[in-house]
Order: sequence, then structure tokens, then C-alpha cells
Amino acid sequence: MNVKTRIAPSPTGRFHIGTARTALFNYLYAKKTGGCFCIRIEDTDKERSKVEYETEILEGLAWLGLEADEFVRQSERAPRHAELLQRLIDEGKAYISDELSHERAFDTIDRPRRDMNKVMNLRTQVIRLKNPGKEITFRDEIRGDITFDTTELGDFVIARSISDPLYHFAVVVDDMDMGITHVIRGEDHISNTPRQILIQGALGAPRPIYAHLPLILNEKRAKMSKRSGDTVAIMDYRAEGLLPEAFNNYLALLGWNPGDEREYFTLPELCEAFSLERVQRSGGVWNREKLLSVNQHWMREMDDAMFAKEVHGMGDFDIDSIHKVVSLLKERAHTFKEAHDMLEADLRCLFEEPALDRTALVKKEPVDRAGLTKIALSELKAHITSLADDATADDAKSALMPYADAEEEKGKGGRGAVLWPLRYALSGQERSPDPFTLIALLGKGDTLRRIDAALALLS
RNA sequence: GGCCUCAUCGUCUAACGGCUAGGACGGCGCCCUUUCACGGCGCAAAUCGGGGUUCGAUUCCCCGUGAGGUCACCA
Repeated sequence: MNVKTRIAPSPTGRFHIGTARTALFNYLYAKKTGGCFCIRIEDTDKERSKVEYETEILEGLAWLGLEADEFVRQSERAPRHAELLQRLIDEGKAYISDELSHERAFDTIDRPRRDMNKVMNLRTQVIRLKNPGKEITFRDEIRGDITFDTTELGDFVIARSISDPLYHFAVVVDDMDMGITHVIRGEDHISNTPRQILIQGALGAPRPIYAHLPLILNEKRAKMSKRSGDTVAIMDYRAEGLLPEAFNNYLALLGWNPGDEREYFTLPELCEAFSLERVQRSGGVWNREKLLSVNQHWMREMDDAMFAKEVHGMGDFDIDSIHKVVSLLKERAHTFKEAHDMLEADLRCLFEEPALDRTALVKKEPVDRAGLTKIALSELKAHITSLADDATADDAKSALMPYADAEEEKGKGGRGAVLWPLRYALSGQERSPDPFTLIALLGKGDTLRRIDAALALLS
């Protein structure tokens, strides 16, 4: 069988985490089996569908690298929907039902004393499916057999009018026409499945294979939703500087596992390893910490030029400056936003002259160490002066550590009595990279200037 | 509430019916470093409860309990 899957988002909201994961699983399954992955925009709700949402969803899918083999917009299939709706009516499997419009009927309850003419005007027509009222059992690839009694559904509405089909009807028709073989979707669709099977029955459509994915839960264990205040828009994560590689990796491992202990996967690796059998049955709680950790992993895998470009994109920091500190950023940042912020925090001293504080410089209990600090800095200055102009951090370390070690031997303040003033003189910060890295990055000239500035503070 | 689904460390998860119940994230501790981060090493941390079946249940069955989903002329 030639596998064909689809992601069928409705453009009535932003590109959601859940949609992304459903798309990913559909994509993985299709690619794993050599099948075809389709995108179908479900825009039958003309009131709520918006082009900007469609655009965002499509951009999001592209960003994740979930390229579709086929693209359909449901609204473009209206004639086909009307045709089959009419056929069902002609065959007596569906009927036009005269009734009070749903919302207007509600109005009427509030204002019961309307005159008869008005009430007559409230009448409207909908199309309902004749429900044979039987028990339906379908097999779910992830959960096994699921049985529903469909009599309680009654003759449910499948269209507002011949030209205005509802979700259930459009889905069934389109899945049939497109030849969708596997419907992989969220668990929240389980209860929709029996009525769609009923429509398939009326249409004589084949029943696809169903697989209902566990939901993504928030820390309160409820379905992730914008309403509950969860960050569910993929584009918000992208804006923060998360990588699509990290997203796919994290999303895949939330509700699926490869059966071995690998944790990091590229998209092609996921395609290779994926199987529906190893999809989890229970919902997974969204864990931002883990996402960030996965993101850090993929950030470190990037080449430096790309990395610098991403950081540059988070603000207006000079690209060449960023380039110099990529390795520092790679070891610290979990997102590109974080990386950018570090340029203005812990790494600030690399780009602007620090404002030194005398107390912090000579910091150390219990007596005034200004004298000792002064000696240490002078000594360091001598060592640094003899460094090559393009000394690396390792060079600086091997030139200066022996001196610091010697102080350690003597007791007194130990290495710290040397290393602290050095690092502080160069950074003016309580937290910063180590002094040797600072020397290498600042260059000999700036390094000496900063030491002189510190020395001046002590005289 | 009806119907449906689910149930292993805090979280994501592994474990042909047979192990000291494994890994990852997070946490904690130690080392490295008198900063921060990285890194290394280590520790704590779980089979929801009760019945069965079995020589033996995390694993199979039943009943509880808990959690979630869904009950539109939205998708």
C-alpha cells in the first residue's frame, strides 16, 4: 500500500505546538514508509478563517522543514462537496431539515413573546445525515479497538447548506478523494471518529487507518492551550531563538521513543527511526527546560558563521564582534535570545571599557589588600608585556599560571589573590569568562590598558 | 454528568512474564575554577490502590481511584 498522510490545520488561529507535532508525526510516518505527506488547509469556516493564520501556519511548517508533497485548500473543493452532499440527499442518506436556526432559537428563548411572523422568519434549513444508529468499532494503531454507540449522536448536522459543508463532512470527502491512507491526529479527535465513519458509510468511502496521538499537556496536566496561558505559538519560540532542529527533536521524543537510548535526532534520522508502534499512549507534559537543553545541543552543532548570524538577528550587535565570542556563547546560551542578552551582560566587558570599583578590586577579607593587589597586578603586567601580540588563552594561561601557583605555595591569598584582581581588572564584573580568555579576546594592548586603569585606582 | 482514553523517578521515557527497575532533562553533592559557564564524577528520585492468573508480575485480567479528552449549524 502506498501510504499517504496529511496535516489538516484550520486557519482560525496561530500555528500551534500541537499542530506542529501532529504534522511532524504524519511527515515522519510518510517518509519512513516512502509515502506522501500532504498539507490541507481546512478553511470551511468562512467566518473564522483568516489568511494571516494560513500564512503563519505555512511558514511555520516550512520553518520546521516539513515539506509537503501535495497542497490543498479545502475551500477550493466546494463544488465537489456540494456534489456529494446532493448525492447523499438524492439517495435518501441525508436530508434537509427545517428548523430554528441555532443562534436565533437561542434569541427566541430570551424573548419568548415574539409574534408568529417573526418566529416563522427564524426558520432555517440544515442538512443532517440519516444515522443508522449502530455500534461502531474502529481500530486505532496506537490504542487498539475503540467502540462507540452512535445512536446517541442522532441525525447530526453535516452542512449548513448545500454549499456550506461542516468539518466532518469535508474531512471525509477530502480524505477519500485525496486517497489518504492514514489519519494521524490528536487524541482529542477520537470522539469525532465514529461520526466520520458514519459519513464514510453513506458515501461508500474506504476507512483509513487511524492513529490518535497523545496530547501535549501543560504543567497542570491539561491540554496545552493559549486560553490556559501556555505559550503555544511556534513562531513565538522561533522569535526567541529556538532552532527547528530542536523543535522536531523535542516534539518527536515527547510521545515517542526510538527503543534505544539515543536522545538527539536530526529530521532525517527521525524519519529513519520512526514507527507508530513506539508512540506513547498517555499524554506528555511540556517541559521547557528539556526543550532548552535540546536546543542548546543543536546550537552547539551549528557552524560558527551561522551561529553568529542568528545571534546578530536577535538585535543590532556587530556581526564581527559576535564572531569573536561564538565559542563562549555556545557554551553558555540555550537560545539565541539568551546569547544576544549575554553580549550585554556577562560578556559586556569585551565590548566596552569596564567601570572599576576599588572595593571590588581589592575584595577579600580580612585586611586591606590594596597593597598585595597592587603588587600582583604589577607582576602580572610584566608577564603580559612579554606575551606575543596574538597570544591565545592557552598562551596566557601558561605564562601567568606559574606565578599564580607560586602565590598559592606561599599561602596568603593563594591563586585567588592574583587571579581575582586580574579578572576583575579586565572585566569589572562579578561574573565573566576566565581571565585568560579575556586576555586573548581583548588583545595585549587593551589588556595592559585595563590593568593600568586598575593600578591607577590603587594609587 | 454520559461516552471515550490513559496510568513507571518532579518531567520525557526503557525494561520477550524472570534485573540491584535503565537512560535523559531537572535537582543535589564533589572535582575542575577563589567569578560565571562548560566539563568530569557521584547521589537522591518511580512501577496509583485492591483483588486475581502464575513458580514468578512494571508487564496479563477484573474492580476501584486518579488524570485527561469529548459531548456545536468550530475545526
